Amino acid sequence: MAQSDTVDRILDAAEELFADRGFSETSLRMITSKAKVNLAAVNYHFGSKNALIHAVFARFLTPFSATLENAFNDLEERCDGHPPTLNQTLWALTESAVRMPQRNENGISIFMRLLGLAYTQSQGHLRKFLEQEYSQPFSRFMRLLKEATPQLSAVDRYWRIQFMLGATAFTMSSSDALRDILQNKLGVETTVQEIAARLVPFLAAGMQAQDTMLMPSLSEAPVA
Amino acid sequence: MAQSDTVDRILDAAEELFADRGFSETSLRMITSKAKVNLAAVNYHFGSKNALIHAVFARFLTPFSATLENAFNDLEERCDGHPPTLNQTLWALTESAVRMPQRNENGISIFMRLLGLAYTQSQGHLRKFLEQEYSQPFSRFMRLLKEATPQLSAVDRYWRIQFMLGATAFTMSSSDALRDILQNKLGVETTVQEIAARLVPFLAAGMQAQDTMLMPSLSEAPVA
DNA sequence: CGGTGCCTCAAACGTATGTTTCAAACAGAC
DNA sequence: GTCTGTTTGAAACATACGTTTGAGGCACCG
Repeated sequence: MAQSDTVDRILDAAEELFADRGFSETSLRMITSKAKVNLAAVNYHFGSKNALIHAVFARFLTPFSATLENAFNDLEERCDGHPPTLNQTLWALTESAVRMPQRNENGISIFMRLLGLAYTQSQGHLRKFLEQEYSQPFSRFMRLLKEATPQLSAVDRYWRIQFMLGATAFTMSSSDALRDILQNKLGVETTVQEIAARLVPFLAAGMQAQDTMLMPSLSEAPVA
Repeated sequence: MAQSDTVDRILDAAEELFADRGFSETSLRMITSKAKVNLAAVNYHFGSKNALIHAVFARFLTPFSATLENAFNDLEERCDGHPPTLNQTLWALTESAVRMPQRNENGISIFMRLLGLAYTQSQGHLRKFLEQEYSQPFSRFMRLLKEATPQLSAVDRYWRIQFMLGATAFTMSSSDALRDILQNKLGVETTVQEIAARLVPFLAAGMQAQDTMLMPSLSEAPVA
């Protein structure tokens, strides 16, 4: 076989199992037996379980962040001078994710699940790894968001970005299960692309909502 | 001391540790040593670690779902006949959560984190438990959402509800960390109530976004 | 053919986990 | 005080985990 088929088989199996069950809940023995590989191979090729987790992310994120940089370059070039709109920025990100070359038909959805888990599970080492390896495209995205929403205060913008991240990471992190439910309840098939097409308008509308609207005062309502 | 102080001390410690670190990452030994209680007490009083997790949720969710039912009753009564608006429905939920009697100052935020984790971590037993114990208020909330957004197709509404859940669960599930970051970066203090006050308009706007807007065709754009 | 580097394998190591055990301490009733 | 049922305590149990070990295989080069 190719020069290290084992490495890829481990990465494939790990990616899928991590996405299904989380990091702590996935043991090396599950991974190696799914990959049909010896247990010791993980520590031989990657050094540790944490390093394997990093490798799973790097395999996707490194080409993705390159694609994303290009998309942002194109976008800013097309807009020469004035800042891209919120919709343009969100679509640049979405398209970059959706059109990444994929190893299999569920590539994006699996990876979205992993990104959601990375944010949610406490895994300190992972957050540190992602921050120091991929801070550049992330900061650039944040800058574009800021320029696209000059009407928001810094605090409002901060929280709305968190809400966007949440809606995205959460939806994608359980999108297989959600798709199944949808298919059972409504008999509709849904692709990741279609979910993204529904998500982006939702995010854009939320991001641009009028300032804190009619909010019933918490203090004067009767206690239950 | 009271008739089983041990039980409450275990629940308090477990609640906090689970929220901080997740379920699998929190061992019974951490819980019992934080609660200053013997290790065997957990299995004596609760039967198993999973049952302890259920008890942590039940302690909050049972009174909360009663409060929520009352809030929905009040709301529908006030609206006699016509369905409550989206904003009213979201606020009824938010207020019920925010004004629940709390054991300590971080009560809600801790519990929101737990709910987020419940959805995110795979923990099949937990999802099953929550579904069969608290399906009634959940279904009612879904019905209210449906009546408040008659303009949406069933599929659109389904996905937008997922986006709302995601933004909420995700934000709340890391809200302490986010609050810390915000304080460091912008020097602003934020309470759960204030986060909710920012979240609801975001959700309402996203929920009522105009139908799928200008979406650059995925097929004609240049490949990166 | 002999040797050198890379890789695989089965087995074991040490540690941490959830759970069980059983004796001791305790509280309340008679 | 003595008995009874409930709760606590220290210790052990079995199991699963991540990691390490060292012998063996296999390909390549001289």
